[in-house]
Amino acid sequence: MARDELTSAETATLSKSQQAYRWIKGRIASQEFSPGYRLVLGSIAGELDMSVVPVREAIRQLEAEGLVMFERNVGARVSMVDDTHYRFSMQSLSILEGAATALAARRLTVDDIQRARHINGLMIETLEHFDPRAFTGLNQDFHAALYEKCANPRMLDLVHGEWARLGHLRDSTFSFVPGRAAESVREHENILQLIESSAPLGEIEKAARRHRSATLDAYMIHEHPDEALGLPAF
Amino acid sequence: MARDELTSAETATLSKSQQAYRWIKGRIASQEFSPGYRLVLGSIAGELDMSVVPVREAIRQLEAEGLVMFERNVGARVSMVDDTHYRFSMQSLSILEGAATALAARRLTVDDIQRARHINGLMIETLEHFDPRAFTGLNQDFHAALYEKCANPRMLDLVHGEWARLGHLRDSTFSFVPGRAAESVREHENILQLIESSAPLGEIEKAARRHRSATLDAYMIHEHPDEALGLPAF
DNA sequence: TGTGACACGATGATATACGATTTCGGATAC
DNA sequence: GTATCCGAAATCGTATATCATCGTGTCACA
Repeated sequence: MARDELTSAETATLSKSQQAYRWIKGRIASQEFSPGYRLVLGSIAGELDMSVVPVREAIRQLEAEGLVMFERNVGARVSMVDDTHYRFSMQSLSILEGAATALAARRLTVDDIQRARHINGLMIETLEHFDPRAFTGLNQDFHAALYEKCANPRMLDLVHGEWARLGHLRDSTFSFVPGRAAESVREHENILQLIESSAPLGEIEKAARRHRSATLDAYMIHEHPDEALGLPAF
Repeated sequence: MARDELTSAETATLSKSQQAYRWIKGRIASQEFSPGYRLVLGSIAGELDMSVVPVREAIRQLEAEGLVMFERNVGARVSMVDDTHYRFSMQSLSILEGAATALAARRLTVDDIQRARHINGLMIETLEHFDPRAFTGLNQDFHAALYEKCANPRMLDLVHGEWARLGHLRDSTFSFVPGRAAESVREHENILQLIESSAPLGEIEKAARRHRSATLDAYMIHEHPDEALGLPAF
């Protein structure tokens, strides 16, 4: 999907700010810069062989996305993405994605449905020799296929933003709760059938939302059984 | 709510980037910088008596919020906020705010409800000598009172962000469709009663969402009767 | 021995300067 | 008369330098 590596060809056309942006983002994604890590302008600038100015700008961009926290006259550090943030983002995503899916439902062609079902088929196959990372990737593809035609581009932006927010953490969702995967693909098929049968948009939205919050619930029960009911359900 | 003016006292403690940020934002809000306006770094820097660097940073911040568009080696211009954007943002807000209100409902105290009802009372009073601007301000206060205790801070951020996005345009909503105001305050009371009676969260969410999308619908019918059904309802 | 203040080092914030890119206008050729 | 090409001006992108601020260690004093 997202290429975080730089080829020399791209380097020529990309502004240094963006080079720095991708470089830092890559480091964060690969856990090289773990949460709480202190991002020092000078060091990064030296590492990338550029001035501090582009680095600074890159960091402010990352700040806007919520990946790093910034404190005046102190500097930036990688955001603490503790479970709390993960939960809140997942719940937000359930709401956004549910709505986006409903807003896209009536615009999906039979081809779109078929493609989504194909992806879900791939997911079922991987259930044998389970690879959490690949499964999560396919999962995203599946849902993207459903909401990408959302009639409201702003909603789409919000969904994408929330996915990006979860980016450096989402790889692991299904590795925590392997049992959830099988249930997940069944719910996918259910959502597809709702869309095909032109079910009320409210139903589609509810199904899509519950599908994601069920993943969150499974995660919570698995990881934090004592506070699994911290977030109200709908 | 949001103070866009700078007092000299604040000027001392605010970083220049943030001064520039507020200044530009204020100009955009007050329509002094109308959509399409070319934001020239040097000119703004000269105007504010600072270097271009803080101005640049401010503009990038505004870009992240979607208020300005940026093109490499060309510069920034104020985003075109045509009706389309307004509609999409309003619909997104209806979804976000509806969910946030539901997520806050169980946490509201009787005091909170009373305060909200008080605000709604003020709105009813202003119906006599109708002032669209004041009414819209109270409207925001009312809803903020309901969703501000949202259990999910991320949702709150998203709601605030969407409000900000509508900022420079929202003043006019109710001036377009004065008739909508009376209906609006009735719906407010309805929402309050749902919360008081501990209605199912789904009901509360639906009511809050429909309340806002009804405002959007009224606006659409009034302004663009020919394409009023462009956005699917829920 | 503990606590406070002061000073020094590290880092971010801003200013100035220069180089790169784009845009726009005019001149020339067809 | 129109299209194209070239050049100058404007503006952005980046580097270097200086100033302001914060964190921390140390020293003096209670």
